[in-house]
Order: sequence, then C-alpha cells, then structure tokens
Amino acid sequence: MPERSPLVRGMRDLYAEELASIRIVESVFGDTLKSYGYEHIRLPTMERTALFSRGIGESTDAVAKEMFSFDDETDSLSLRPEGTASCVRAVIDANMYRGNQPKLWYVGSMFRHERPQLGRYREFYQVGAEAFGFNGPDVDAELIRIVQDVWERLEVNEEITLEVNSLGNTASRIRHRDALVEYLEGYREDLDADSQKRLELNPLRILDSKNEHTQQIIERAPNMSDYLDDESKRHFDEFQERLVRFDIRATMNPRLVRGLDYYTHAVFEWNTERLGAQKQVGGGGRYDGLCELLGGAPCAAAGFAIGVDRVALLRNELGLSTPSYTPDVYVLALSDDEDEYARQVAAQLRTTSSYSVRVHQGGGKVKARMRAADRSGARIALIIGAQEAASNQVSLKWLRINREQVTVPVTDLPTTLLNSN
RNA sequence: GUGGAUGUAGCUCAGUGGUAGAGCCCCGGAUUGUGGUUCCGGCUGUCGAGGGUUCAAAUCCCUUCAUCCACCCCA
Repeated sequence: MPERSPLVRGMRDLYAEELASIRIVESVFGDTLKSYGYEHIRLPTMERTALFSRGIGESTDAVAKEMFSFDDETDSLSLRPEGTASCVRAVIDANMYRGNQPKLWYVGSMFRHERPQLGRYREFYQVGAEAFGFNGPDVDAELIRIVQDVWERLEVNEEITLEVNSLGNTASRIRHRDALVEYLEGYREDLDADSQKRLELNPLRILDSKNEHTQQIIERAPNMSDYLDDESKRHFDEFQERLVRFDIRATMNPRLVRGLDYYTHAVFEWNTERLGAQKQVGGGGRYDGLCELLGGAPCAAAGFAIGVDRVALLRNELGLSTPSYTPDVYVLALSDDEDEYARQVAAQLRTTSSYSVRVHQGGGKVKARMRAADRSGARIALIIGAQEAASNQVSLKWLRINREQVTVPVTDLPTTLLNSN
C-alpha cells in the first residue's frame, strides 16, 4: 500500500459540528461588524517578513520565535501571525485614509509555530476589526461595545471578562519604560531568566510575568498610570467614561501590556476561565504610531482581534455547540425503478423552494433506503414507490415528529412543505 | 522551545511477554411499500511509525511522529 501522508503538526481538518461552531462565531462577528458599518476586507495570507518584524516588533515572541518564514527569490516571506500589520499595509497601499476614515474587518487563518494544545494551533482563525483616522476614545469604546454585542449574541458573555489599561502616548511610554528599567536593574539577579532577557529587549513585558518571585518584584515597580501625561490621562479617562455609558463592565489591570509592540493608549483583553491555560479569547487597543512606522502618513488607529477557535471551543464547553449541516428533505424511491422519478421530484423541489434536498443514491432495499433517510438528519422524507410514480404523487413522512404520513400530488409539494413547519 | 501523560476497530476503551478483545457504530435477517425500539446473526485492525531484545512483543528497550496537560506564548 502507498504510504499515507500524515497531517502536519498543529493543522486541523475542520468539519461537522466543529466547523459549524466556528462558522457561527465568524458569521455573528461579520453580521455585527456590518451592522456597525464596518467593511469587509480580505487580506493575503503571506506578506514580506519585514512587514511583521517592523510592524509587530522584532522582539515579540510572535515574530522572533513563532513565524513560518522562508526565502523566496528576492525576499523573506512569512505566513501572517496576525492581521493588523497586513490591514495597515493595505490601507496605506490604497491610500484609503486620505480624506476618509475607513473601518474594516477581516477573518482568516493566522499561523504561529508554537507547540499545539487545545485552543492553540499552528493554523488558527481570527476575526479582527480596525478603524483608521479616529483620535478619540469613542472609537475604542465602540470597538469594545461591538465585541460585547457579539458575546451576548453568542451567549458567552457570562464567561468572558474584560481587562483594560492605558499604555499612554509614546512620550509617556518611554518615560515609564526608563523608570521601569532603572527599578528592575536593581533586582536583575532576582529576576527569572526570561525576564532578565526582556530587560534589554522588551522590559514592559516583564510586567506580564507569571513567575511568582518576579511578580513580587513587580508589585512595587513604577506604575504606568503615574507616568501618563495630561493628554494620555484625558484619553484614558474619557475611554473609561464611555465604557460606563456603553454599559461595559471592565477591570482595570495596570500590568496589562499586550504582546505586540504597536499599542498606545487604551489596550484591552478578553479572557475566560473555561479553557484551561488558553485564557485569552481576544485583545486589542489603539496603535496611533503604526501607520507611520509602516511608511504611511501618520494616522490614528484602533482595533481588536478575536480567537475564533477559542470562542467556538468556549461555546462547546457551555453546551452551545451548533448542529452540523443537515439537509431539510430526503427524497427516496423504494426501488431502482422509481429512482429517476425521485431525482426529478428533487430537482423540481430545489427550484420551487429554498430547501436543501438530498436524493437517495446507491440503491439498496427499502430498509436501507429508509435508514439512509433517517441518518441524513433530514426532517422530512419524500417516499416514492410504484403507486406514487404512476400517479405523479409523493408520500411525505415526517422523520422527527409524530405526524401521520400523507400522500400528495407533486404540484402541491411546496405548499404542503410550507405548511408543515 | 521546556517538562510530563497518552496513542489498540469508525467511536469509547480493556488487554503489562504466549492465538488481538468488549461495548457502541456498521451490515444482514426476523419485517421483500417505511427509518429511529427489540431479538438473532455477521463484518471490522499496518496495536501511531521505524528499529532493537527475545523461541515469542500491543506488552520490554531505543528512535520518531501526533495528540493532550502544565510551562512558555498569545487569539
């Protein structure tokens, strides 16, 4: 026998309930974003590696350790580890924000070379939204309100908590960073190995450390909120006021820093306790400097990204799993002689109704045909024997409810079905 | 990337050196124009892969792949 080709690590075939769950999450996001006036954008899966190293940050784990990169003829290319950098690039390329304030959303696979676990895959799905050209925190708060709408529609809002923080503008960030490094230098030897490395590369991330000893040191570290200048403070105060007005419950977490470098001002994360170690279901914030950093004109911007797989898993965890696709109607002949007539009935029904109609194929005895109808999941079986075929009729049988079978002329089928719900 | 657990039929799993099993599923019959219940019968396997030890390996050893858990990271 020829050798089988095994699935690549961290990749999945998605089908049945699992896919149905994912599609529900994606479509609710899509519908909700559309209702807020966001426009759909489809972005490429591959970009130049430089876009991510510049945009996301050379020292972030996502870029430094987790990208699928390879050399093409002239450039290093990478599978996208997230969507924001591509979206910003697209906006710059098309000059979308010249005299305009684009609001965009996207959905698609992202790739990170991590050790897989439940809720963590090498190819995973994100929905994201980005708004360009808005300075005020009203957009930031609206982004959160959009996501909150989605949580409610997906019935997961009780299981998801929101944390917020402000990183301030660039000037504030630098002042805080300097103070933080100075403080942490005093404890350099006491920090865990990872944190020691980050002291040079990305000191803010040390605030995020789960190491207990490091956490003790962080307890007394300089707080970002003490370094915010007036502009940053005003921005964040207004942001929080909006959240209250938008009926959003959020917890202030002064140590929330986000893993990607481009954030400024308001940042936020959605977490759940229901998925083990994979707590985070989404995150976002403002990134006013990114457009300029990627070679575009300066442009205020804010956005979020949601882990679709994790939200779908959460729904399953809560018993909200979505039934996979099933046909509405199963048309079966009782013997090969009526198969052609059955096919015609099915074809006709597809054009006169919006039902999904499956017709029996593969022959078999009556018992096998009926069993196939049952197993298809269809609500209704249309049974065609010699009598029906001879008189242009079909027998309609409800497979899921207790109701008497009826025999009707084919021409009456659409109305009979309509009245049968 | 680090540490650990697991991998046997389509599914859930038992089997710890001596002929590969159970339940569910599936197929057939009872019931040749009616599925889902019941009864009877039947099929189903590279024991994740490769190598080694042994008269003999699903079982012991090595390597490798995958999944899961924690770390890490993030969505």
